[in-house]
Amino acid sequence: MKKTRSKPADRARVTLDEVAAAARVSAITVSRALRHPQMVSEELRRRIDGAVLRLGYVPNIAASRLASARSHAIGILVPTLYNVIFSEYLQALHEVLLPAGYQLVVVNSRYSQEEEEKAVRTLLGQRVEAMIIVGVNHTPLTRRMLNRARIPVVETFQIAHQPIGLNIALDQVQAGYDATCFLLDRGYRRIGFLLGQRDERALERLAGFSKAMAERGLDGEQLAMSLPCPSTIALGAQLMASLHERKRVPEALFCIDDNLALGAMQECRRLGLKVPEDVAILGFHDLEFAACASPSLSSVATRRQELGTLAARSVLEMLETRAPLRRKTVNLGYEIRARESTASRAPERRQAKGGHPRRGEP
Amino acid sequence: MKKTRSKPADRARVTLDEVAAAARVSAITVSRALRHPQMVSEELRRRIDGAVLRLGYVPNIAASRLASARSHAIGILVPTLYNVIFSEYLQALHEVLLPAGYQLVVVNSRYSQEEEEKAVRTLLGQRVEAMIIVGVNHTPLTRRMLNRARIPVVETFQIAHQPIGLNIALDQVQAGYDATCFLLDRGYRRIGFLLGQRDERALERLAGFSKAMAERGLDGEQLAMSLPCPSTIALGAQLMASLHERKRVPEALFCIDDNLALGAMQECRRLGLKVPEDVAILGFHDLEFAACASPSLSSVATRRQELGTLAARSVLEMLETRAPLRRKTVNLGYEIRARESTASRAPERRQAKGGHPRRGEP
DNA sequence: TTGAAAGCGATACCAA
DNA sequence: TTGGTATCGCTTTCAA
Repeated sequence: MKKTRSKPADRARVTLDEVAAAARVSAITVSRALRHPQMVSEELRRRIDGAVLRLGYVPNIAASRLASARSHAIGILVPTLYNVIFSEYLQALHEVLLPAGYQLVVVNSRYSQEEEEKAVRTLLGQRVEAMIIVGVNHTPLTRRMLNRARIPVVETFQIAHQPIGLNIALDQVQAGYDATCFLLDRGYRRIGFLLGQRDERALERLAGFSKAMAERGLDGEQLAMSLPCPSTIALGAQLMASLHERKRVPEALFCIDDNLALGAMQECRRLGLKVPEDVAILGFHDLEFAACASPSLSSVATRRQELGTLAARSVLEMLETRAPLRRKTVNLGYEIRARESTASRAPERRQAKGGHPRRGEP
Repeated sequence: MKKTRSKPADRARVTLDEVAAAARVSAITVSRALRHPQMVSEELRRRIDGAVLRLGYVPNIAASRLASARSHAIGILVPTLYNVIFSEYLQALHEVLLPAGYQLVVVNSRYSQEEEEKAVRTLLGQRVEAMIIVGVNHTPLTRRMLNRARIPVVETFQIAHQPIGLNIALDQVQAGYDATCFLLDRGYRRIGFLLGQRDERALERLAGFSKAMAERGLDGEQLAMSLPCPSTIALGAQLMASLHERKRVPEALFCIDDNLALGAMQECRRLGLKVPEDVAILGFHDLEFAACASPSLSSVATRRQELGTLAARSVLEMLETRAPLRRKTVNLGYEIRARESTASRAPERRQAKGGHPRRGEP
């Protein structure tokens, strides 16, 4: 055994060659025995398995990746791990991609395009075979790197005007617009908008809100209230308290997500404001607690899991067929779920379009 | 350029050699220019940087890892990504380890020791330089692999009786015990226990609960109620509803975490039960919404962030010094936060020990 | 400061 | 079915 470049931990690391020596076969046979057992005779397989166990052999993935030029890794980019939305989405990705033999490399861009750029560089350095990204706005360099990489790329959660590869999303602007119309239709006029950090998706929903308000001659921007924090129940309570202090409690509140909405509802109770009589509240995403809140929380249901499942399946397909995309964009839509927190204020003037189960068109 | 083993995507991949050729220097100089710029003259550095940009070079990490025998990766094992507790913890790990130049490889064991074993194998195959694991119960093979790997290992969240390496935790049994005593001291006798899946930490807290109840001659196990689901607000509501249906609503409820507690509180409101008059409710972890719930939720505050920060810092230290551990276990303790949801039932018989700010002893 | 040569540990290709 | 040998792309070692 030659050892020109011995490292301190050398003793601890067992290599394929050592296993091969112990089993009295060649290295390549050991490699095959581990990856395609049926290609190796039972006799040798037994000897090899024994040696592997005895020596405690663990294959070196770096070597394998280098030699095979395949990483079996898929890069996943999310803006934060601190939001259930993305946990559910990740879960779905896991469930499809792990059984297919891929490893996920999850990176958190912390809502920053610069961090995203660094992350993309790192992931490409790892030679990920595909990339699934939350969001559609990237730095020019990020776009260039992704285009150059010639790997399947899926952008999710927002409609991309210029998709890099495939785009699986819901129309956030339209959702914000429809949700606002839903409140307007129920007779609310002074409608506030609560949000935490102004990330891409929040801004799109806000744009939809402003558009709907503007169409009725109402000023939307004026009534938006935000703090640059993760949108949590506590933040919702805080924002509501702040509205109350400034005596600017509106007739209805459209919250950027159900966390803010629930926090706002809690604070209302504390302040002696009744929901929906004094303030109606509408959330977003229809998180698991919305239906069982008290009063139950109206919300816009989104399909995060399906989004993840579909993104993952598409990647697998693209990886297999290498065929050009049949379509660039898949619009998964959403659905407004009317519950107690937004009971109609005045007798309705128009039919509620069957509970507004509106879906973005595919 | 020889190409005995050409791969389809070959054209797309720029190598160090190609950059070197383009910059008219040797490969090793390019390598140095990228990793230790100050070791290369400014002239060459400029030429190299230009070539890198022009060719869109992205280093192949597998090759780098193989050649340097260093992965710069740290393995992180969590039971789920679906719980804020672990999101906060991960966030803390990120914040310490990324700036130190390490990459995190996060694997989700889904509360299964078998999946954990697979994950450990994968991580060791990636030659992670250290490992940070939630939990202390592993399969024998997992333990063996970890011991053999001769890398820093940190087990977190629970006290380990036989730590593999370092152990940073809070005493879950004691916390369950103390929390139960807190309720008993406030005059509650029929105390129920709500939990979701019976994972290691939940079972330890339950054990503490049972012990405290048994000491007063009360039967704890009898009053525990669980469903094998992630512990969410919705589950809390469901469990509470189920207690009510069976007419087994107790005087107080100790919930495995604040999610269940909040869900139970919501359901109480729906059922017309007053908190704390009809049922007192105590949560665990003191999540961000506990203090702003209405009524505010009593809880046992744990220090997840510090746990992560400390684990990460310890790993860095172990990686640097390679010195034997000065101590095997760090007990971070916890603190009971009494709020409205557990107001005293009867006039108190003993002093509440200053609000029970009890911390496990270090 | 720069470079030549020799691996790192696995797999692909081809031959036996 | 099994094995020999040439790589994969980068870094280490040593020398200039």
